[in-house]
Amino acid sequence: MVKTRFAPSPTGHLHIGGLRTAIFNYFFAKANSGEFILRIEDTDRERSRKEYTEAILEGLKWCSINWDDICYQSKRQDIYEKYLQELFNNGLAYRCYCSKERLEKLKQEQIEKGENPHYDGHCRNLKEEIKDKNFVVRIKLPSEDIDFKDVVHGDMHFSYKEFDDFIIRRSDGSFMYNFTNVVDDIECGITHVIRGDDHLTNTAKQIVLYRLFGKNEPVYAHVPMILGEDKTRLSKRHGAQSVLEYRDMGILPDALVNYLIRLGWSYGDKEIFTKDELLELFNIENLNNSAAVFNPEKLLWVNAEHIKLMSPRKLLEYVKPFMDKRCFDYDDDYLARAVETMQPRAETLKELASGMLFYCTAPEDYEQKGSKKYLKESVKEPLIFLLEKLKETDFSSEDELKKAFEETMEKFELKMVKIAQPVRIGLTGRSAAPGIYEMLMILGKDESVKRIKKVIDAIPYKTS
RNA sequence: GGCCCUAUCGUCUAGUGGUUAGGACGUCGGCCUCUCACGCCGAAAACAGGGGUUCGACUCCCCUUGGGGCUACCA
Repeated sequence: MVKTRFAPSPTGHLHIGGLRTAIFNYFFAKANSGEFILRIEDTDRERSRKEYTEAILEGLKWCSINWDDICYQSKRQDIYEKYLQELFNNGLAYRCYCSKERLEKLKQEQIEKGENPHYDGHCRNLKEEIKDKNFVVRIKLPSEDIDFKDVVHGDMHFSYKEFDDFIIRRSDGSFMYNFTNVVDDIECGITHVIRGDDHLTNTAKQIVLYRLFGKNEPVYAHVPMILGEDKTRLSKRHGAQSVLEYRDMGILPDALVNYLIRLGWSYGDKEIFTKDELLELFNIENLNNSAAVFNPEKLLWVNAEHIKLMSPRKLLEYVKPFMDKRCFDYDDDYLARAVETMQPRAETLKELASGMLFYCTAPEDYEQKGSKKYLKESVKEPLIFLLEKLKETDFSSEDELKKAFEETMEKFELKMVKIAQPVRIGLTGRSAAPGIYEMLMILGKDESVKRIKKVIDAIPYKTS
């Protein structure tokens, strides 16, 4: 069975790069009826924070990236000790008592000589344990080159000379990333490791560990990284990084997932994917192999597409956090109808929420530009006529509203725009809004009449 | 510096030796129209450079250049 994992370290918020890795792992597992595990890599006691773990879980939950199981490395110390013991028993690891000062000096000397910094194996063959002296544990790096196959990059080759007897356990007793990562993947039976290609070098080191343990490594897929607009690594200065920031911006989780998965992966010409489609279609064969630039504009477009795709009722739930409190005086049926008229007109939930506010509260003032252009004395009489006509209808169908408009147009020989725009301004305060009939239908007769009356009063009489 | 990855329109990408190099975002036109959107139609826009291999290279190989990553008692 396919088993994947997402292994973030809680040293910061969940950012979009991390989320993308989680997405790849999640959809690959699920598309293959496998399991997806979440593993919090909190072995760095200095930098790991509980609040970050919570933020990561919150971000994943928001995107519906559901894990089948979760574990924390900080609670698995005994397992690591067990595996370490195995290494000791087989003479594959050793205690190193070298001071940081000696190591630093060694490094400097090597650099001066033009060599690449390497641990010199000073403690490698020490026979005796030294009591009461701090030590780290290093592995005995085998003198064998490391070859492996990566799903996206093909055959990989590293010379063992590139590495040294790297540390797997710190002097404070905690274990290091490459070690815990491998032990946990072995313990959990991870079959596929999908992660950023910034880990390519780590993978070589980790494969050394697999060999030391006599285990076969999983299938690797190193996905290209996401870059900022200037093609440098994504960071604070590229704007929003945290997944939760996108939520607060009014991005739909399905849209973020859709956008992110298409960055580095494609499925023919298809751009918009629902979660169900991804659950079925995602594969690692179509993974791309070069870094991609994050493009906020396309994200917005994808978001708009998902807004249009969603049922008004479901969308309403996502819009609610952005809605003005005055809207909560209305029931969901009413609000869902209002949302529906805004669906083709919003790129974000925030925009949608502000665009539908007029359904819940009458405009306090009228947009200046539109008023000047459309609220002219010449339409005052036609509007009064229209109002009377509207009063005679019961607002039960768009057709009868249309009839009232048509009669007005005919009688005064006016184009639709001449009367629709003043009405629109009266209804919403703006000159850009949903269709006139749908707005009237939703607002209802009483409210519509009230607002139209008010806008008629706002039109000045000619000073004749 | 060393090692590794990488290179098609501004951006995301399709392409696996023979294509008018396709799609999408964005941009610019137009249509639709009660406004704004949506939608529809159309345009401009790319194979980093140089060598090979081959009858033939965007596709394969090498070099250069550019970009990214790793090189911690971080993950």
